[in-house]
Amino acid sequence: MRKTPVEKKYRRAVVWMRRALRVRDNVALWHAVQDAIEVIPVVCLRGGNAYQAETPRRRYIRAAIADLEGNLRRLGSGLAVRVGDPLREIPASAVEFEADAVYAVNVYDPATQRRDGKIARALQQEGRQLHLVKDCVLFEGKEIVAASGEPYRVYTPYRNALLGSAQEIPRPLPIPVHLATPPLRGKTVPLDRIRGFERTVEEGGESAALRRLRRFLAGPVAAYAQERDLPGRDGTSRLSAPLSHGAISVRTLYWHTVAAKEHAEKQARKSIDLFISELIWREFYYQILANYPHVVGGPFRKEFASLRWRHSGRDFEAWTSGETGYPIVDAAMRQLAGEGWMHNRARMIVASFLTKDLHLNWQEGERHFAEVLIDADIASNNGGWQWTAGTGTDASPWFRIFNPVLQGKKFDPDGSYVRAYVPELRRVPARFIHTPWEMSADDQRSARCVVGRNYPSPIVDHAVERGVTLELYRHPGGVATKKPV
DNA sequence: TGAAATGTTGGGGCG
DNA sequence: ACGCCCCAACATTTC
Repeated sequence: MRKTPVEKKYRRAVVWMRRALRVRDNVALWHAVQDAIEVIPVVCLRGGNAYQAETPRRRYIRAAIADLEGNLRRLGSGLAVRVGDPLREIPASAVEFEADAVYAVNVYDPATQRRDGKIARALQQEGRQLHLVKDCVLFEGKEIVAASGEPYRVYTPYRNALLGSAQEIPRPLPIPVHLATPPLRGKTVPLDRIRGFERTVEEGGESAALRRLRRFLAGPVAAYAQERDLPGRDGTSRLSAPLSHGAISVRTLYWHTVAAKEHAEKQARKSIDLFISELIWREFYYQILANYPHVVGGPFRKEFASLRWRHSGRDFEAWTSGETGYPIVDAAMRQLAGEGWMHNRARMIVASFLTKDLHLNWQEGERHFAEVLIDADIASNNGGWQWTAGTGTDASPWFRIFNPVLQGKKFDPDGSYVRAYVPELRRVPARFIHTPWEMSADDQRSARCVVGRNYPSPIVDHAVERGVTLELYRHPGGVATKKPV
């Protein structure tokens, strides 16, 4: 009953597991298994020493890779770990492993695409193929476009087109039953020899992501509509990190969620639709990135290219370290610094604060998020920042300016989010938690929080800076001036 | 996936 | 009893 090797296209293939740290529904792995007799999964880590630094992002990647190694082992496969620049390591591993082809996930940002082109050429020179497969999105490129053939630039029609498309939304692939992998001894670095991996890593990656998804769909998703906007509660799926690293696939997420909808009450179905809408926001921004790659370098809407941003290392530093004097902003930025994750509502608030209260370029915020967030994903990160800055597709109108006090009162009414991340404010009564500077001297003493000493005074006056922003955006080309008298 | 400014309405206090 | 004012509550417009 054994298939004869003759049916296979290749004798041996490397599967580069970038942004696909899983064995279930792994398109590159699946195709490699179809096409080659033997497959060798490879991960490539940049800079060996970097991975011993204890940032949440690196911890997560280590955990996900350790989990991946275990899952592969159960399928009879090893995992080859390469340390260095993929531009060198991927062609080199193909040579060392004598692979006829390399399979990997297609990515959509211009810089990585250029690098992939170089890798493809390097492989080709030795007569090897690079196969890039669609994996991290439901639809890529121009698969979903308007009748005119133009890509969508507005979310709602895009979502309607995606959900109403004649093309079937791709379903998860089965898990390969068995992987034929030759022994890797001597040709790869054992995981536990790589600095940082020698410690026992916390749970992460594919196994944890699946558990998290099941738990979320079994209960919390039903209240998603009400809970997801409250950063003090655990009302979101928290699957952004596994999704961005490919520890879980978007197809698995989508179809498991659709299945949960089948037997849900009416209210819960609305919540589930909202959750699916969030997945489609991600699709939307991937599609924007692929079709309008200039968004990575600046505003989607060119008329805002001439906006004059301030430069202030001090204000930027106050923002990143959570010392702005606005409790909801500081809580969010400290959550980010500590956990490598920030609640989505809070992301909007801090982004509005950076761009419209501090008048700092949204691209500075984008870069910071990209460095610190575990779930950093170029399409969503860029899309989100451009949305807030008002420079993007289907963006928030530029005159929509979040008031950090009102946002705090509205979405963290009891101050539980603030208290969780800003210990100085823990004893401040709820009615002052978002405006501690309004406390009397007595109140400040009894809350053990003297504003200006234990907790910063607001570094800017929101009402004033709002006015400045309106003026700045009104004349994007010109220098900000006061209104003529 | 705002917020502030401005406009309108209606109830209650009051002379 | 009535008009007037105040202002909260809500609606609309503007940024």
